[in-house]
Formats: sequence, C-alpha cells, structure tokens
Amino acid sequence: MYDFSKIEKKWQKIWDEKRVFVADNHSNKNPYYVLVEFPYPSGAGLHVGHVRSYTAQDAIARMMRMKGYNVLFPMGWDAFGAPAEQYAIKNHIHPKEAVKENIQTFKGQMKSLGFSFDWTREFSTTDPEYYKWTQWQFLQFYKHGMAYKDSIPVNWCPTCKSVLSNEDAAGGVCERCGERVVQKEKSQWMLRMSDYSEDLLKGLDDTNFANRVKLGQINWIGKSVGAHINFKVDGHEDKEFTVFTTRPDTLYGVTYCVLAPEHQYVSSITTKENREAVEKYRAECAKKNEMERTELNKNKTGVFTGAYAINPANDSKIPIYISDYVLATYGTGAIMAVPAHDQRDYDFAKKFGIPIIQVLEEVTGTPHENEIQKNSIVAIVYDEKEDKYLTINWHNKGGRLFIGGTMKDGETPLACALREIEEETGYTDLELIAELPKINHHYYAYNKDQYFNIESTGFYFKLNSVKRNEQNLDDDEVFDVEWVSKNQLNGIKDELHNKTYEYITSSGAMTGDGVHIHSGILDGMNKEEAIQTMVDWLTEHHCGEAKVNYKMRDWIFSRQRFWGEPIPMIHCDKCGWVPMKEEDLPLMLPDVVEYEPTEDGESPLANIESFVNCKCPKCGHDAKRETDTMPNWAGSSWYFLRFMDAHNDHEFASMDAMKYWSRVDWYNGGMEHTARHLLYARFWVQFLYNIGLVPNKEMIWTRVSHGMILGPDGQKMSKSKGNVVNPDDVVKEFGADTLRVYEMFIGDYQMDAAWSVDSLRGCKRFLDKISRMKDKLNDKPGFTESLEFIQNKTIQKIEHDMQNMGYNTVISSLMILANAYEELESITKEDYQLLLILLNPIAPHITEELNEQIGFSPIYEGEWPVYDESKMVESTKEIAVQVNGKVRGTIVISSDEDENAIKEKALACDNVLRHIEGKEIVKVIVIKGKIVNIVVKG
RNA sequence: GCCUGAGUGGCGGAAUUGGUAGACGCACAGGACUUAAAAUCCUGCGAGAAUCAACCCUCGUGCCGGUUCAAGUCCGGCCUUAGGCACCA
Repeated sequence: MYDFSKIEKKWQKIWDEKRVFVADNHSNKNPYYVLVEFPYPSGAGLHVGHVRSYTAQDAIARMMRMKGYNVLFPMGWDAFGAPAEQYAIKNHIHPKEAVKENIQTFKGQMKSLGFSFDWTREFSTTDPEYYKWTQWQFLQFYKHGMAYKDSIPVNWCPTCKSVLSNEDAAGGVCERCGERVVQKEKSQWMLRMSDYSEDLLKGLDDTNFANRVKLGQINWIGKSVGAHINFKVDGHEDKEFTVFTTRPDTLYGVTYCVLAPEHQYVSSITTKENREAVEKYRAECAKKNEMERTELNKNKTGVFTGAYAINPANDSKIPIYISDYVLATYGTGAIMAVPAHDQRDYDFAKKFGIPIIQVLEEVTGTPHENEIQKNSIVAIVYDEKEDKYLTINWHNKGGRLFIGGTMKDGETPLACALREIEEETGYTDLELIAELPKINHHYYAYNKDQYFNIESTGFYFKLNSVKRNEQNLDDDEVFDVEWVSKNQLNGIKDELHNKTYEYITSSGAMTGDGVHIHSGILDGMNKEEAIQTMVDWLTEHHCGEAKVNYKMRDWIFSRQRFWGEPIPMIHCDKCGWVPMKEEDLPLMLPDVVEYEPTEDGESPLANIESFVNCKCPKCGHDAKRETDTMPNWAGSSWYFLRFMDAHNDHEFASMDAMKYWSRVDWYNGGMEHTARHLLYARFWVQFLYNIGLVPNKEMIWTRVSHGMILGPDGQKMSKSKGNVVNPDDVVKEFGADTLRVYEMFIGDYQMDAAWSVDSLRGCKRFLDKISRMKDKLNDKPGFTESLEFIQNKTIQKIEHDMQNMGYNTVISSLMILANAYEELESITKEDYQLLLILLNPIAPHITEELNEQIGFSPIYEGEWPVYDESKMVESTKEIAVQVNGKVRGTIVISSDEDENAIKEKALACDNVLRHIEGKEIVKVIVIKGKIVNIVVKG
C-alpha cells in the first residue's frame, strides 16, 4: 500500500510549478495537437465518462511529449447554454456566477486527476474576450452573404419558449425539456450551410476520421444524385411542374404524380368536383407539423386533384394526387410515382387502386448465345395451418424446387400457374396473395441440350384446403411432392426459385438493378446506363436535366435566449439590417439579474431597453438591436483555433500560430457530437478558409469517439436511476491513478462499458504490486538479459496499441510484463524504470514517485523508450501441429530450421503419430514459425 | 424501413495479414502464512464423456449454409441487440 493522496498532490504541484505541460508557440520541435472536447460545466460536476476520454487523450499527450514533440493539450469551457440560464432564472442570479462556480468545480476535479492540460490557454466561450471573436466571425459570415434573415416555420418549444433546430427537436419533442414541439413562424438568422454541402463531403477525403464518423457526416449531408423532370399539366398549357427523382430511368413506369399539399399549383389545377376534398385534406395537413406527418409511417393518405399530367417520355396521361408523404421542403415538393420500383409509391398505389407497371426486371443466371425465349411461372404455395411450403423434389435430377412451368400460347401467367400446380401436385383450392415482380432468367436445360432465356412471373398462393385432384404428369416427370418447413427451403439451389422466394418476403416494390423492359429507348439497359441515357434524352428535349440534391439545410442560427452570444446586428427603420462596427465588439450581455423570457417568445434581451435601444451605425438615427443570441454550437465551432493562440487580443488567432500548429492531430469526443458539432465546426473552418483567415480547409485530422461509461446496472448513469458514480469518491478511496488505469482497462475504448467496483479493486492491486516491486531491486547495471525479449515486445505492443486506441491491451501487456518481473528473484533499476515509464502516461503520479525514490530524474524530462528489433528474435519457438485442422501436439523449433526438419519433427510427435497411424498422408502444410497441418485420408 | 456497430466462459474482455480460441483482469473454489482476519503467495477454473489418476477424446466464438489444409476472423442468408437517420423521391 502506498499513500496515493500525498503522492498525487505532490506531483500535481511539481508539474504546475515547473510549467511542465505549457506548450510553446515558438518551439523548433515538431508540433502535436491533442484535443478533447471541452465540456459543458454543468452543476453535476465531472462525470466518470469525462475521465475515460480525458485519460486516453492525456496518455497520448504524455507519450508524445516524451517522444520529443511539442504537445498542445488544452482545456476550456463550453459554458453558454440553457441549463445555466434556467438555473440562474430560478435563483435570481446572473448565469455567469453559476458558470464561474461550476468551472471551479470542474477544474479542481480535473487537476485532482492529474491531466496534463496546458492551463495557461484556458478560456470559456462565455468570456467577452472570446465571444468578441465569435461575434466578429458572424459579421464575416454576414459580410460575405452567408448570413441572412428568413421567416420560416420553426420548431417551437412552448415551455422553454425557444426555437429549436430540427436537430434539437428530434422525435417531435424538445431535446431539453421533453415538451411537444409545435410549428411557429419566426424570423431567424440563417447561415448558408447548404452552399457547402459538396465541399463538406469532399473535405472528408482530407481527414483521417474514423470510418463510422465519416459515414455519420455523409449521411447528414445526404447527397442524392438524380434528375429534375418537367411534367405538363393536361389542359393547362401554361403550367408545368418539376419533380426531383433519383430514378429517371423508371420514367416509363410512372403511373401517377404527387404534389405536396402546399405546392403552388394545387389550387389552380384542382377540378371543381375535387375541390372540396382537396381543400379539406390541405386544411388537415396544415394542422400537422413535419414531425407528426412523418410519424404516420405506413398508412398513406392523399386525394386526387382531378387533374392529369403528361409523361414527357410517352405522352401518357397520369393522375395528379396530393399527399403529405411528399414534403414541400425537400426537392421540388413534387414527385413522379413509380409504384413498381419505389416502396412508398407502391403502398400508395395499392391503397388507391392505381396501376403498377414494371419497367425493370432482375436478372438471374448467365446469358448465353442462341437462347430460346420463353415465358414461364414460378408458384409458391403456402399452407398456413401447417406452416409449410409446397415443393417438388427431383432428387438427384435437379433437387428441390417450387412449382414451375412454361406458359402456353394465349395463356395468362396466372392461368398457367394454376394449371401447373394442379397438373404437378393436384391441389386446386388456392387463394392468390400476390403476383410478384417478373424475373429475367438465363439457364441451360441438360435434357434438351439448349440455352433458355425466360421471363418468369412469380405467384404466391395460400392453400385454402387440401382438396386435390389426380396429378397429370408426363413420362419424364419423376419427382415427389413434398410439404416442407421454412428451414428446409434452403435446400433449394435454383437461383430463379430462390429469387422468387425472396420476393414473397419483401413487400412489393423491386428497387434493385436489372434489365429495363417496356421502356422505349432504355430497353435492355441496366439501371446505371438507363439513368444516364434518360438524363441525356431529357436534356436534349428540354424537359429535364441532371440534378443533385442534398438533405442538409441551412443552419438556423438564432436562439431566443439570454445566455448566448448576442448577435451583433442592428435594425434601423431607414437602413434595414446593419452590422455593428467591428471595433465596437464585443457586444456584451447586460449585467442584469432578472430576465424572464417574454410570453411571445422573444429573447429575454428584448425586455432590456438599455440593451435594445441604440443608434444606427450607418445613419446615426435611433435603432434597435437584434435580441436573439447564437446557438451553443457557435462557440464550439472554432474553439480549437483559439487554443492555438488563446490570448491574442487583436485577432481570433494569428495566422502564424495556426500555421505552426496547422491542425488538430487527434480529436476525441462523444458519439453524440460526431455528426452535428463536427459538421458545424468543419463548415465554420471551411468558410474561414475561403475568406483567407485560416491556413487549411480542414483543421481536424483524426477524429475518434469513445463509448459511454454506464452504471453498474448496465444502464446509462442518471440521478433518477441512482446509479451515478462520482469520480471524486473514487479518487478519494482508490486514488487518481487507479481510476485512470481502471477506465483504460475497462474494455474496448470505442464501446460502452458498465462500471464495476470489483475490477477497480483489481487495478488498485496492480498498482500496489508495482509499488511493492521496489523491494526486489538489485545493484546490477543495465537490463536483466532474460527480460529483454519481453521488454522490447512490450514497448512495441504499447506503441501500436496506443495509436489504435487499444488502451485496455496496453494495461494488460504491462500486467504481463510486471508478472514476468515478479517471477524473478530480483530485477535491476533499469528494468524497473522501464516499466514505470511505460505506465507513466496512464498512471503518472505513482510512476513519477517510484522513479524518484530509486534515484532517477523525473520521467517527464526523459525520453520514451525505443524497442530494439535485434532483441526480439526468438531462438526457439513452440508451434502447434494439426492433423486435419485439429491441434494434436506441439513442437519446439529453432529459427534456423528448414521446412523438412520441421516436417520431420511434426511427424515424429507422439500424439500426432497416434492420429496418422494407418492413414494416408495427403500433404503436410508448414507455415513457417506458425503452424504445421498434416492432411490425412482414410 | 434504411445506415452503422456489436454478439466469444460465471463477468469485463484478448486473439496484427485466416494459423494452438479464451491473453490480462474480476469473481469463485482449494491450499499456504496468521491465534484470527485483512493483505500477500501458490493451485484450479468453457462444456461434456471416460478414468484411481494422468495423458487423451468429443463439442464449443448468436443461428443456418459455403469457401479453405485451416474460419471468432472471409463469403451468402438469417436472428438478437445498441446507436444514428427517417415518408429525403
């Protein structure tokens, strides 16, 4: 046992006083920037989840310093936000007071954990010296036409009396208070983020984000490539509406169109007879917000307008509906519907009895020259009572199949299916459940020595009763009729029959690739060719063009809150919106204690006249300030740049400083921020880059995210569940080093992990063991020879694992090294120090202390060990010998033994002999240094 | 519904390119030390059959198939679960 509390305080003080972790902007060492998301300093204090990621990043920072890098590892506070505001309103104090207190708590907790932050660069987003530059950057957005005001329907939380971004109103409820969100028109500041869709997508190539992080970004941007197609309205020569589609190749399969209920043409094209129904439907939709519409998942609603559109490809007349499954805000607010190849259109068409035209067939089998064309069917019959499927078993002449057959002249596919079922199996009492999409199948018939290409129609029947006639078989039809369960269906090897079965489990529309049919110029083409051909055709005939759409919308930048950066804009009756003069920044939040939100949802700032009233910077007349503030995401979109030059009072950061650090090398944060925060921050940086204010278009290189720490019950920690673990308690009882080691050892860093006090104790034991080991030091110089192999292996392994976030295996390999030390009578001081240095990034206090006690200079002044490959070659090695893939023994080989010698050794192995006795050796596979496998027969 | 992960002992989890599955730790059991306890140390610890015992044998990484001399790892299909997105055309 060691007295961790004294030791930890001692070293924290030394690091502080000697400014060990202060980064230098003018160093000639290579820079390395390690960043962890700065926290929102909530009243609850530091969470054990923070400790996990901070320790991981701290370990990297400490290791990189020892490797000779000039490491920037800063910390600050993202302190604007609703909780502080709510707390302040309740307690009638200014939020900055609450924030100050919380920051003190957080900082004290962080210091007690020994993180190697450069505290000289600390700031809070709520410091006027910082938000001055956030405001300044907003003015740059404005001056470059990137900020604009727009009156749009927004998500409104009646309780918080605030507008929420779409992202914050997920699920139709307020993210903060859980209240139902309603729609409300509001004039909002917006940032033209959608202009950056393509750049934000492309920029990902210049980053080293984890794959799942990149995918999150890609999904959020939501690029879809397709076409705009113009449809004329029959009888309204002047009217033409445009649809966006990703599948212009299915134009021949369009059987109706849908306009969003809000579409501008709805009133003018609706016929008299349909007007009443249309108006009623529109009124119903107007009541619902976007969230409610999207909740009505499956059940499609809509009404016919009475009007028809003209399909530009074949001039056919198709009905125009309105339905709320088409959104006014996405694409053009109108779609062409292809029920055969889009599931939503399929559902709608089924409900309203609209025809379904298949224009694309999937292809199975391999095409061949000189094929004979045929039409045929595959019928699947299901007996619900027995839960079995009807098959015929050809045994070794073709195996198990469903019912199949060729159509006779003049026969419909359905008639053919019924006839074939009766002839082959005798069953007649069937009910049609579904006609399945047609499949284009190529095959070779051995009995006829002929290649065929068939168009097969699939049918799905239910068996009503076992009523059965005599089978009517040809002489060559020798098979058994068998009812089989679902599991036995995987005995069916035929591609066509399997594909047909797949269709009965999918729900209608065929969305895959294949070959076009009934599609004029597109016939015979696959999806990709047909899309290109159709786009060219549309362009040539002036009825459409290629078009790319993005899901991502502009950023709603206004919040009706007190506790945020005031937006530095002034409204003058004469001049309109006028930006504040840059030299007048920061626009400070007023120092008042009372600021209730207004009833009509204006920001609390609107009530404070001394803030609102001002002079127009342009004409000098009386004017009023914008009273909305910025969203939380604003301050966190560029804080990593400020850390590079935190106290600059004439720029947000100097170009020199940003060029020196160049980028964040290793950024860690929570999963929940990998989409939004990262996207906003990248957008912000790209904009600054485009106006020449930052040196790189992407300023974050690697981004990783950590899993959550769950309560001991495996649930997310929360006060209400009573499963919260407070890091202070753990530090007090077990010490900071134990907590740090435990959180690194707890499991895969990228996955959630449940808290376990038992495992925590195990980590304490490990540190105790290392501490005790000091008693077995001898006076010999250098390293103990027998340890050199494992020592160098461990260095290599730790280096590799640290770079790959394998912190848990870093700890385990250190435990293995410690166990190897334990087995010896005594070890040298160098042996011991090596272990201390390797453990230092994760458990810095105890390792510094022990290192000092044995008389070495501080680890933080030293260098990271380098492994020596020459010490890592093993002279002998034990490898396994398998017989037919099963391990039957092991042999010891030396590194210079050749294949034949190894083979001989393996074959001479006792237990191996037993297994190969009397059997023929087919071959012996020797994988050098790994394994021997003897393949025998008989 | 779509996208992305994950599924391995009683538990947390290991297993660089396919090459001895279960490292390391926890829990548990037995033993040593001790008057006793704690601490520490030693031994065992996937399941099963068999045996005095040991060796040994069979099975085993969510399920069903496949590829391979060899599959936790690769391929096809499913199930469960977590997170994200969602009438996005």
